Amino acid sequence: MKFSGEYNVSIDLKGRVSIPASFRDELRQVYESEGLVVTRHKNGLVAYPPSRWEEICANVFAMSAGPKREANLRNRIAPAKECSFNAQGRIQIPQSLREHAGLDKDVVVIGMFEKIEIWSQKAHTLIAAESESMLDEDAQGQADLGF
Amino acid sequence: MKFSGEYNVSIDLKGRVSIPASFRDELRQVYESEGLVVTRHKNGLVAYPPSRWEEICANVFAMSAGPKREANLRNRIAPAKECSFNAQGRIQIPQSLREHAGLDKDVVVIGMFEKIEIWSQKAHTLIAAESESMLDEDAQGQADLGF
DNA sequence: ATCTTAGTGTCAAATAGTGTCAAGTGGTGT
DNA sequence: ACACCACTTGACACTATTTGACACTAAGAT
Repeated sequence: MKFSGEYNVSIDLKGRVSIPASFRDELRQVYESEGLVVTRHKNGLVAYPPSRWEEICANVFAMSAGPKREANLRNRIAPAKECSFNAQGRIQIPQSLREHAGLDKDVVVIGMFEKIEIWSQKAHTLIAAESESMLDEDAQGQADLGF
Repeated sequence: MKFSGEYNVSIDLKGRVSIPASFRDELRQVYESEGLVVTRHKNGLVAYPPSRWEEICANVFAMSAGPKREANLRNRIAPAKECSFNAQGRIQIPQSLREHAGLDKDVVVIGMFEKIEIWSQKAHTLIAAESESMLDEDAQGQADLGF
């Protein structure tokens, strides 16, 4: 089934984000996990099932030394935090990640197949509008894809 | 036969939209499906028979990595949700999609051959007026088409 | 040592979604 | 024009999910 769908959720006064029940079900059934690894991604956050995260880490570790490897370690691997669900299906997101993504009250959680994106509503509205105008400008391309 | 016709339908207090019986018949007979995949499309929504949706997804996945592929994933594929009919022929549309399309009470459902468009009445009135003036300005083109 | 701040666990209220019934509506054929 | 039928709509009860709140713990600051 994979993660999919877009959800508007809210963050509680201590910085916990509700993860939609459908994602939690998927995670439990397919990935046998009760948590997510959250890290930085553009102006927002991504969350991976722990088993997927292990693979990603392994790939990065296997890179040959150099600035690209450094950058991945610094900006993706290092800030990552494994967060587990509480009884209400919320995960506590570390302060530094919340700040990075500008999360305050309204948050958008998006299923992207093997990963889950987490944006502040503001940032998401922006990026979605950008994407939308890109698609609008290419009516032919969209038609070719079958849309 | 393909989907065709324009219908004014209403949305119930829990966000369910009635899909006209003729569309459901077509769907059952031609596509052997009891549901639709609904996603964002301009200021409204589109719905595809699941088998068509699979093809579209495959096309998008096959694109080479880049902003256009990203945009399609983010704005079309990720927010999509498969919705199945209840006993009254209604589909439950997820909140985020309802908000995107501004669906509240009065909704317009339009058969577009291989897909079905879903608009708020307000948005539909607007886009229809725009389209109309575009056609008006091109009397020759219309005549050439045989209209 | 005490105060403040961040994080945790949990409860209960609020909200959203599902299934189903029955009344309304509109179209069809006679 | 009427009766009939199929379809659409509004309503309600029920369940699941999400949210806000509060008390409590741990850690760091004064």
